[in-house]
Amino acid sequence: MPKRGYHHGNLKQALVEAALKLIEEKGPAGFTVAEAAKLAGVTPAAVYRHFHGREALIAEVALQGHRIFGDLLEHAYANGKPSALAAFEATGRAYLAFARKFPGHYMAMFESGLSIQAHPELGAAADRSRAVLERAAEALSENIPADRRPPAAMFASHVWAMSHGVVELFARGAPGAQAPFPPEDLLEAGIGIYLRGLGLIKPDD
Amino acid sequence: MPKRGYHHGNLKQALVEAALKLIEEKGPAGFTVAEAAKLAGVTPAAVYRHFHGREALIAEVALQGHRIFGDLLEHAYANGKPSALAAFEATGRAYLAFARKFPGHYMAMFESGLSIQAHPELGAAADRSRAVLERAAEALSENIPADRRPPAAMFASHVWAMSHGVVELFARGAPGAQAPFPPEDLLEAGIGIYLRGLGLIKPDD
DNA sequence: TGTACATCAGTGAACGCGCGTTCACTGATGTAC
DNA sequence: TGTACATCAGTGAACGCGCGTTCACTGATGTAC
Repeated sequence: MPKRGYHHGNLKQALVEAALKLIEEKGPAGFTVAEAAKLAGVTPAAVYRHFHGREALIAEVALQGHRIFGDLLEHAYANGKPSALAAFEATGRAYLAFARKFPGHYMAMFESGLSIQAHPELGAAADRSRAVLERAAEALSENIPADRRPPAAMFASHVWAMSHGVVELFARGAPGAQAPFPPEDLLEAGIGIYLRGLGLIKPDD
Repeated sequence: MPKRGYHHGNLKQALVEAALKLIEEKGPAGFTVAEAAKLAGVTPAAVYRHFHGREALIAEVALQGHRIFGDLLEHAYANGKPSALAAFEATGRAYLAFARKFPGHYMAMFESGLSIQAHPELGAAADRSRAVLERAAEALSENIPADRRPPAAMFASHVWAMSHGVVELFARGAPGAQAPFPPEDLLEAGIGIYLRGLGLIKPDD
């Protein structure tokens, strides 16, 4: 608890964490600079020593989120190897795990409406995550007969889309009331069926 | 253009349409009562003759959206029959078509953070849409051997999730920069592969 | 080790703004006789 | 058909609030000699 009077020590990260907490609680739209500052035990003006403004703070949260997300996917992928199939499935699961474990980051990344143009670092960080997913898809696709092999980027997108959809629709208090199934099971089953459709899982397995 | 002086004529609906336009432009968070009133050519206070407040206006937009959405799904389903497969695929396509054609409604429904508890009519309207999807799934599932038939509600959820994910990630300016594929193609292919995985499309088709 | 000084990271007060909402009001419309 | 009156759907001014941001400032820290 190194709150040594006048100087905070590591205010920048403290503000990021305060923002994170607030975003979790009220969403990216409900988050305010003043509250984040208060939560970090500091005057609102102090925020401007470390960020250009409100949006820059949210962008930093999103950026850290993308980094964590990328790492998580990477580890999942690496641990899933050497089986391409297991590696691919692991990355799918990692998606949901991330959304669950880092809801604030997730919201800042996907629900804050940050413009990618205005924050190029974000785009770069997001590309990295996507690259992991695509690498996993690429490895998998070598098991598909070449003549009926869809582009790896395409089925990476499919898995990403289904994962995202499950998170948004069923893993939160969202619109469809409560989930009809545990989101993890739903996603697992969905990806399983999808992979069977690709001919990567035997029909009787 | 029945703008007859003092009395507006149909202000309620005019406000809904103004809200729609604003939500399309700046998202549900950027929408304000004052601007909607201005756009409808009316004083902010007039809004309160028709709605309890800001949230009630958004809720009305979302409600109308759910109705349109339900109708659209229903028509798609009916037109797709008698083939259960065609009907199911048609409802999937209708999802994306709705998101494209009614972006304001879509955002109000799925991205505004409206609490279902606070607006039970919304829950009911959403249930109706889901019911269509589940009916389509139910019909389809009769073609699957009973012993390996997943619950219809489950694969309705899968299709819903993938559709929603495609919309959020690839059909808007969203996080992953621009789409690697046209969203319609992406979704069509994704659902195709998924249905093959269910054994509903022959592997060589 | 001690002092002078530059730099840094905060404070505190203030700003202008636009928001959602309220209130007493008034002009327009519709109805009863 | 004409008048009196109730109801309705707007106005316009005002409110209190919290926001993001700025500014001149000051206390704390670190460095040079």
